[in-house]
Amino acid sequence: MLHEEVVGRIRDILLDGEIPPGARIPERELCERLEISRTPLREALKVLAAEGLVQLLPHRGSRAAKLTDKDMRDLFEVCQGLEALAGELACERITDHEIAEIAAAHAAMVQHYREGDLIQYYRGNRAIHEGIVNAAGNPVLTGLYASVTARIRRARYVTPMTPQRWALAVTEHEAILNALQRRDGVGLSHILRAHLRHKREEVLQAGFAETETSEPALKIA
Amino acid sequence: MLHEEVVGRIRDILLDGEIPPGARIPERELCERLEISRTPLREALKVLAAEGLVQLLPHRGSRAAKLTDKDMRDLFEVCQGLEALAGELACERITDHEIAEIAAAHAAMVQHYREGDLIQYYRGNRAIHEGIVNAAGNPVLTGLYASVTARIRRARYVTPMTPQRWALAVTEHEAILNALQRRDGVGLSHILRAHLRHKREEVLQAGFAETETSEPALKIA
DNA sequence: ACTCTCTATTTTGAATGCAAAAATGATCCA
DNA sequence: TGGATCATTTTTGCATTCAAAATAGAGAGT
Repeated sequence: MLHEEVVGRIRDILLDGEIPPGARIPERELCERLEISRTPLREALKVLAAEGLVQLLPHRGSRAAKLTDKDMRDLFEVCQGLEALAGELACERITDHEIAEIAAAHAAMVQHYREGDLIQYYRGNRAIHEGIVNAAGNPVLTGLYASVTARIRRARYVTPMTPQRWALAVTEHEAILNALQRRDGVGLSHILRAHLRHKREEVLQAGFAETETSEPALKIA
Repeated sequence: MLHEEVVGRIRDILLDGEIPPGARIPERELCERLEISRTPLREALKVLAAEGLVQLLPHRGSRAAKLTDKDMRDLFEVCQGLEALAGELACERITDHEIAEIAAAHAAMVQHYREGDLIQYYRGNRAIHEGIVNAAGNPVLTGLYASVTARIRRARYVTPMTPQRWALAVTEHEAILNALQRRDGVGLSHILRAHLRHKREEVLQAGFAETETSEPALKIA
């Protein structure tokens, strides 16, 4: 089995929330499940630790990284910065074809919004933002963005999507698309920052689904 | 020996240019030198591959990542974005003490500049930028910045530092410090972008020291 | 009954061993 | 002499094994 595959599969397990944040990662169990030995598993865990998804405790095993409110704030801040950068770069380089694709994703997303399909809406939302990042034509940026968004998604926060918020988000997305079509880098950068700031406010206000560690609470004296 | 230590030591070896970009990483040799077995070494290599410093070729070993001009451009773009973000955040959060430290680093750097000490000048330069990033108080940002700058430094480009360029860089640093003291986030962000753009132009114009792979050239048919 | 300590078990971290793939080079043929 | 093919050696990737550390548990002492 390829090393990369193991990393990918464990990453998925973590992103799916199958192992909740803070919970211990059962080495032996995962080995059996993936039908590999501990060597490649441990290699994968080290890589994921470098990515920030796993926390290694010397001689005490590895845990799914636990994200504090501060961590989430930090991640959103960086995400915001990366998207703003991507927006500026994308305006310089994006092709008409790529714009059309993003426009299509936007249209699909609006449709899902009208139908009230939250899951599909999120998917479309993600497609738009990833489209912009890809259009920046900078693989380094793409990689960092993927890493940061993965960690954010990991938190599996539940945003109470009020109609007002949906409407705001859709409006902002329209503005984003508009700026892209006008190739207005600075304008897009500002919109993206505002957009993400709104999203961050939602998230932090709601708090994110603090999935319990699958362990007994600490005995406090 | 701690796993982290191995990663750090190999990273240093790579950053020192001891293994030139594109060159094969001699597994056996490194094992002997670090007095470890292949297991922790390979773990470290996988981590460094995730960081982008090492390139893994299935069944063909690992090589020190080779950076193309495009890679360098991409890295500089992202570095620029991260610094701009850091500057904005730093203006909101930086303490007088931190400003004083950066001011001290700046003063020291100017002194080295006057003395023509390039090495120390670079060191001071780095201290200033790292100071700003740290002042942003965002560990996620700090981590990504460290990773990106490490890869850039890895390239060991040789910039022909003309007096004009030095003067420009020093002037820009003064402006940076000034904006920080005024807590002018937007202004600082712009200065940092311009500053890095200048630096990037130098680098790309000069080309970077394309250290030869320590291998015979490919036999071309 | 509670806690402390000492031992046994489990788990982690690293070394070694083994099979498969690639690189090397030696031989054979045109 | 040049090139191709096959055997040998080396290297890679993973499994297994082993020592050390941590955890859990039993027993003794207060």
